[in-house]
Amino acid sequence: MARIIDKEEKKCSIAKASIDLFCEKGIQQTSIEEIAKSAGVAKGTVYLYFKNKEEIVFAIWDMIVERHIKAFESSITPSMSAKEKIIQFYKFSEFDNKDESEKILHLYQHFLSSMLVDNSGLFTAYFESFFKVDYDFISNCLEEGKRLGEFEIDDIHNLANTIVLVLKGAAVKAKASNLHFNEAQAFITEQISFLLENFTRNER
Amino acid sequence: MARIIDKEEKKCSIAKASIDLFCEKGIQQTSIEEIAKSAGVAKGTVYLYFKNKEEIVFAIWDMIVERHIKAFESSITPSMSAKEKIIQFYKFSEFDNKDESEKILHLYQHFLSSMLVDNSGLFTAYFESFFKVDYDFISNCLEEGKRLGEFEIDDIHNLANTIVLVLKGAAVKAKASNLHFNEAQAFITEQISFLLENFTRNER
Amino acid sequence: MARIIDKEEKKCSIAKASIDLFCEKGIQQTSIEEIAKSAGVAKGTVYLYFKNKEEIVFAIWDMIVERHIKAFESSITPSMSAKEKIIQFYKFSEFDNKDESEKILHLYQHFLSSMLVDNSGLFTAYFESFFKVDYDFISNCLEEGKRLGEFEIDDIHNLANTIVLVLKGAAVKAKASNLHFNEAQAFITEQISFLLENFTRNER
Amino acid sequence: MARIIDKEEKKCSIAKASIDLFCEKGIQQTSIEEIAKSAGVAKGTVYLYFKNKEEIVFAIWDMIVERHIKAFESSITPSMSAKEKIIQFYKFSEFDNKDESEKILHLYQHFLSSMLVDNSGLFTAYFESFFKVDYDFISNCLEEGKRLGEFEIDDIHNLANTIVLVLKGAAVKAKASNLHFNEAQAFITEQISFLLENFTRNER
DNA sequence: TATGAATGAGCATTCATTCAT
DNA sequence: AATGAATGAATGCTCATTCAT
Repeated sequence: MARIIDKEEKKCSIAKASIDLFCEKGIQQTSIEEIAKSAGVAKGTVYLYFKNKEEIVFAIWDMIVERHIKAFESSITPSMSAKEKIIQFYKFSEFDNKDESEKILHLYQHFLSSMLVDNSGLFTAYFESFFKVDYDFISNCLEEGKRLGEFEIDDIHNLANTIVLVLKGAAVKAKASNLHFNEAQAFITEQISFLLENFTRNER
Repeated sequence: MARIIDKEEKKCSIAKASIDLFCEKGIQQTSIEEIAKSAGVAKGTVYLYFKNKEEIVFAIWDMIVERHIKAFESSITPSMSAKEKIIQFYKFSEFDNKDESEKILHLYQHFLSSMLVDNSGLFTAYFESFFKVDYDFISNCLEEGKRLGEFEIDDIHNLANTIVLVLKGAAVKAKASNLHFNEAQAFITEQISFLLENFTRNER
Repeated sequence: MARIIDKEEKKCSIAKASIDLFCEKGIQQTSIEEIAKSAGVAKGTVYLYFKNKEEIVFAIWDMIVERHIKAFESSITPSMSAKEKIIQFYKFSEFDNKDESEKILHLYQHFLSSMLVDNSGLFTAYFESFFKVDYDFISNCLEEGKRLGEFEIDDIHNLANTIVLVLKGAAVKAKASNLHFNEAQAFITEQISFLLENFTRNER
Repeated sequence: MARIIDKEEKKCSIAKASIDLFCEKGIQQTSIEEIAKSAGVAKGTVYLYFKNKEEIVFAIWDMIVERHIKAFESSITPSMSAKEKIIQFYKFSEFDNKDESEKILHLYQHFLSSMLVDNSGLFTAYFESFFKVDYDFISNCLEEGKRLGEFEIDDIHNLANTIVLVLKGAAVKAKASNLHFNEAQAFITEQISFLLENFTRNER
């Protein structure tokens, strides 16, 4: 039992050692040798814990998502409106410094890039599930907002889709327009606000 | 007297020969040697017409965009509404067969992927200008639609941005969800319709 | 007849266009294309006048040597001693500016380098004849100096050889120690003076 | 536990495998692939032991120099005069067969050639230190000879320089005149004898 | 004579992965 | 479990030379 925990810990430590490298140099450009060196293990050891480079990426992303969810959950209060919750979700409050958030944005772009040329289906499958998490979260929020009278909206499905697409598009735009994380984040907030405005009940 | 050839034609023929390869294997994964073989020329000849691999990609994309614009322009009529024009723009009527449209979707995804990990700035710069063309087209349409009373809208800027982002996001989703071109296209049409609906004057 | 002169002139103009390129980038690193461009002719035209790159180098070197001989001959006077003549020979008075002399030193080093790895025998043969010119000049000077009582020397052959070797060695040293032309030139003068001193009659 | 190998030995074996190739084809003209094949390892393995091609050349030369020094030291006796020592130094007694000495002469010429067109400064730096070793050895010998009354000489510096230059010049002449190793060696001996003669005390 | 389009061999270096120890 | 030595495939680009016009 203890063994298993050790194994999981080591796996995690290798994954963590890769994050900075992936962010700075890109996934493609980071070699297993560098990862091993950075994690303080031998090259062969990396392969004891991960079948290949992709698996490391997924492990990292799992860690990032988990952290994001936790940070989000501890940042919301019952009194927040659905709109506020959605916007809070994309505030990425888990990043406490500019450098780190910048890095994760780059990592996300690299991740996206790998997915777009993925032939193995690994990235694609991973990404779709990830897509779905976003969609589910947003449509649940909208549903709740509708139930509680915040929104007046028929087509929750389409609106949730639009928001999800806007988010993906924003990551692309951030790269194309060389936006910093906080600029990209502000852009997303603006877009979501704009989108939700039309469906928000004017109750004054 | 030099050999008589049409340089532009030859350049075009090499570019065309690359398309299939890029679509099937990706830009990064396609070697110049393969391109040369596919175009029926020697490796060195490719470099007589293109300074490097990136230039081939841009030349291809220029060709595709030019064709798209022409097809669009000849497919619209003065009586079409702004909304109809926008939707028509993303119908990609220039593709007369399924295989070809599928190919171009893949190419676009590869292009996007290259841009997302671009360090040289070449892809990024190219893509941003491309981004702007879309934005300008949409905001012009919206402007015209507003002027002619089709739309009731204050914030054209934000709406145009949303539509552009949705389009980029749709290319990402198409890959993640393994959509065929026509599915992706239908998805885009649905999204745009949904978005414009809220701003369309109910004139009955 | 006129044709032949034209041909010789054109050949010369191509050779001249190469000098700067060879000096700046090295013989190996200069492409025929660059030479052609610099000479204002087409690539193929270069091959009408020179069988290959080596021939251009030889043509250049012939020009340089010819110029050197002329400059030397017009710089000596009947009253000069043999020692003065030898030193004058290696003053390279034909170079009126620092840049040019620096360039020729580099060219000489490149020439030497090509000779040292020459398999064809072209460079070697050329260089040996060049070696002989130096040897003959020096031994003639020494002979004359001996005849006129300037030198007291039995073994002219060995001394001439030593001087020639010192000159070749100086070109090597100039590269290894990163000497500028005037430093190398001063070094040569010092060495020759030192060598001849022992054989100079003390006639006061 | 890792495979047990003697890294130094393997490095040496790869270096040794390169010697013949460098001698026959030149340094520039020998590819890493050929070196690997000749050493019986894979191309990538070469890079486990050497950062680049230059390092192989330097490793080879270090081996040759070390061997030369050892052979020299075990070939001198306390009773030898300074002149005899210098001449012994350039006898290259470590070569027990003609082929090998011939090979090293070629290698030296190739090395010289690479240095003469070196842009990186690697060869130049290496060569200059090598130059200095020669100079120091000779000037020490002359110093000692002077102290012990063998030589009557004021300007040790210039004489040592001359001898060093003559040696470099001899390598150049050997190529230009297509001399075999033993001819070149005899030439050097003759030149050194001639040079030292003038400074040797006539103690009759 | 002159052109310049076409050729295609040639090459250093990186790196994911394997496997003997 | 861990190591790290070994592998060898893979690739963009240059350039001397040829030759059809």
